[in-house]
Amino acid sequence: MTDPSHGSAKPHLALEAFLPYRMSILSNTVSNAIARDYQDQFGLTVPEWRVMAVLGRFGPDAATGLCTRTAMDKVTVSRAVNRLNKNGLIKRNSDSDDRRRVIARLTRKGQSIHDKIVPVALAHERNLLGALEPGEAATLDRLLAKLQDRAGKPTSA
Amino acid sequence: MTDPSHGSAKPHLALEAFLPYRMSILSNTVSNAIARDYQDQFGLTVPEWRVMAVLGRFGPDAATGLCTRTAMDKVTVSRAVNRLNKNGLIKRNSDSDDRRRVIARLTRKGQSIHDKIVPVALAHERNLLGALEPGEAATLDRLLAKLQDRAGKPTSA
DNA sequence: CTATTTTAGTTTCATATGTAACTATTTCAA
DNA sequence: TTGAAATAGTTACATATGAAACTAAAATAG
Repeated sequence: MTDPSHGSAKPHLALEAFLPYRMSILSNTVSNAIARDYQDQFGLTVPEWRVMAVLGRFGPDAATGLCTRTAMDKVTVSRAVNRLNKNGLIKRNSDSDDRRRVIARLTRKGQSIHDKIVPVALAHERNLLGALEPGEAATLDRLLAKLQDRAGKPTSA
Repeated sequence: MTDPSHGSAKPHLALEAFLPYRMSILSNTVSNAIARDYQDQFGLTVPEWRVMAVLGRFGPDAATGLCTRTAMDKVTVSRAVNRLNKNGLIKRNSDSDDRRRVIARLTRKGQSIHDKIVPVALAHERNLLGALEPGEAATLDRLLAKLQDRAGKPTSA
């Protein structure tokens, strides 16, 4: 009984057991570990890498699509795209059907870097999932999906 | 089979299924929802609230302890502590045993705000866990612990 | 058609963040 | 002792971030 709150004298929050906090720590630990790899080697930021991953997976796309698929702010995407372009990892073409749109696609150089990072990222994921028993990964998958679904909605409660 | 990578032609990463990415999205969604509450009402940043939560749970503490318990950078903690102090939510006393140390403690005002935020934070957590079946929360707990344990260690693999 | 509204993307601004350098104090070894 | 090394915390700098304002183009109402 290290928890001084029983009896409800003063309410407090056991940060170390608080789910949102634990998810935040875990997520940051993992993300930083992966990010270090591609930052050190290729000078990419997290948003830049995410944009590249989406382009590598779904092919050329406009900023709006990149926003949706990366779940990042449009300002963040805009800057990532600009910097990738400046560094020659992507090429930008304005869409002839809608000249507001700017379609980004990986250049050969960008694709090559992408192809080097993907296995490293997947190795990180595999390493992480290696901590779980065979069935647990699927369970985690299901739980995360449920939580994400709930988290999207207003707190109602 | 929407995954074009089979046959291992071009490697790619299904961002939407990539564990580190999903954890990041989920964590941010949840954190932002909670943060909005105490930012709007009390003008607190995330680091500030974390410091307050630790002080509320464990009592007065020096910056080093706050770093450990919040898992935040010492610069981040230093700034949070300074701003909380300036706004009268905590008081700082230098430790007479070790004059490098600065012990922070909640003021009455700080404690009062803390006590208002805790129930809101816990309600968020309850709402989130409400998405899971009875036993699943415990499972999640266990899986997160395993993952965090693994994530702490170098990628080895 | 023309005027209004909407949408795509960029720029501005104010704030947040981490690394590295720094100050002050304490610890430890010789 | 006392001088080197370690530790607590702050400051400086460079970069990152998002909200809001903005520009340009397309969609839509009248």
